[in-house]
Amino acid sequence: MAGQPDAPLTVVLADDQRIVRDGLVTLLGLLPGITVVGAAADGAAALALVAEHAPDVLLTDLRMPGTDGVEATRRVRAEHPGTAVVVLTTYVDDEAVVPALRAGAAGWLSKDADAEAIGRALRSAADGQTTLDPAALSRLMTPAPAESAPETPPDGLTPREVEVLALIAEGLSNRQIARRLVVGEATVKTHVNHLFAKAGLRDRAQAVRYAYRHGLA
Amino acid sequence: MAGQPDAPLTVVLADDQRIVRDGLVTLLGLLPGITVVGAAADGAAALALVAEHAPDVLLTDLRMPGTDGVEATRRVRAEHPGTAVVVLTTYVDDEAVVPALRAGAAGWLSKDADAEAIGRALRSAADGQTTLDPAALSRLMTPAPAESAPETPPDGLTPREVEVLALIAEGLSNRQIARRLVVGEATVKTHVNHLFAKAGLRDRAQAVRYAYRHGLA
DNA sequence: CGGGATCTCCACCCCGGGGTGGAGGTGGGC
DNA sequence: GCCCACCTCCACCCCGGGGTGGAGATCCCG
Repeated sequence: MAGQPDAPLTVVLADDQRIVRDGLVTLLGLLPGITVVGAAADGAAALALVAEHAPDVLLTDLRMPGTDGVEATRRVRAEHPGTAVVVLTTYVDDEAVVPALRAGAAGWLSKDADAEAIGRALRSAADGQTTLDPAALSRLMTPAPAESAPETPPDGLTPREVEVLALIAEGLSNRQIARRLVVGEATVKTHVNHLFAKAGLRDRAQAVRYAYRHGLA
Repeated sequence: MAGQPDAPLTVVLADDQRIVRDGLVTLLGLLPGITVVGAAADGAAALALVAEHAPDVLLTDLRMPGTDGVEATRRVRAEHPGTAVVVLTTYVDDEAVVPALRAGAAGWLSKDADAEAIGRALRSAADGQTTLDPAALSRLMTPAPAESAPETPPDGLTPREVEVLALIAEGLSNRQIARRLVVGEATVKTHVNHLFAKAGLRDRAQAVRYAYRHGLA
């Protein structure tokens, strides 16, 4: 099962930056058992090279002109299941981590990584395992707090208004909220109107959305 | 930066099964640049060995008598930050994936993996990167559906109804949805009524809640 | 071919939600 | 003591949302 440490691993590169491309060709070529069989400057060219050489692994950047890295990953995995994909990116803590992995990437590394580490990731990817940069891993484990979730509503909502908002998010009507809080329905309507004005909401549907996005539900 | 391919990597093992332990000692010992400096049969013994040898990596099983793998991982990472932890388990698709990684594990591999793959994971872990078995990765990407979230709405919603529901969850009015979908407002109302009936919803607020809880927003 | 599911649209009714402009009571801070 | 923030409640208006009961057009499947 590919046990020989010198089993030649074929690799295609994709990166729109010339220096990165050339650097990788040189550095990876120095590693024993790794052969760079092609280098492309955009996603489309990478796909062509993969189709031509059927490499073990495609090592690709994310940001590229035309077909981007995620799309390229998806297509490679769909059309050439024998080729694994490893993403090498400048921005390690990118929101594209999850999409890329869903698209079938078997690795996410920083351009800060040394050639050895990249080589290991390539071998692991060809072997089925996935290698992740720590920042990418933490992205995976904290499923993206959307844009902001300071855990307290940013607008100047009073405690009572937050309480009412949470009940709205549970799908309760004004009457139900009134009973729950043991106040009059008119009072609830007042709170509702106030919090709508403060948070810039038009109706309860938007309020529920707002509550979920701010972690109040 | 640890560039020499033969930099000796010190490893402590922990596994309660004698054969696995002995097998690993032998197989890993054969790999160039890896030195097994100790092997323990339970978590407590592993901790003692880590304290004694300060190895680069602890390779541990999860199910062990006494201190289990997750707890051992947590304590190693807390008390010996210089020692990385890689989990090697029989049950790849285990619910402990997330806890283990949260506890600081830098790898999750199957006992089916070959020695080479394990060696690579050990090196990657010492280097800061995380190596995951595909099954473990998929665990990470589907963040435990809590109680239920089969990713497609369980009720018999038609594609169009799901679409409308998603737009409701964005806080749009019927009129806005109509324009967005390029249909009449009456049509939207029909879809809304149908999906409310199917999903057991009373109003849009509950619909937004429903959408969020089923991952449609 | 006939039937069922889906998408499209209409008219009509009703009520709850949202907006406005009040008012009284409490408490804390200046 | 005064003011302000907050919570409480009221009356009134209006509209959009939700419910009912249709109907025609496709499309696919048996």
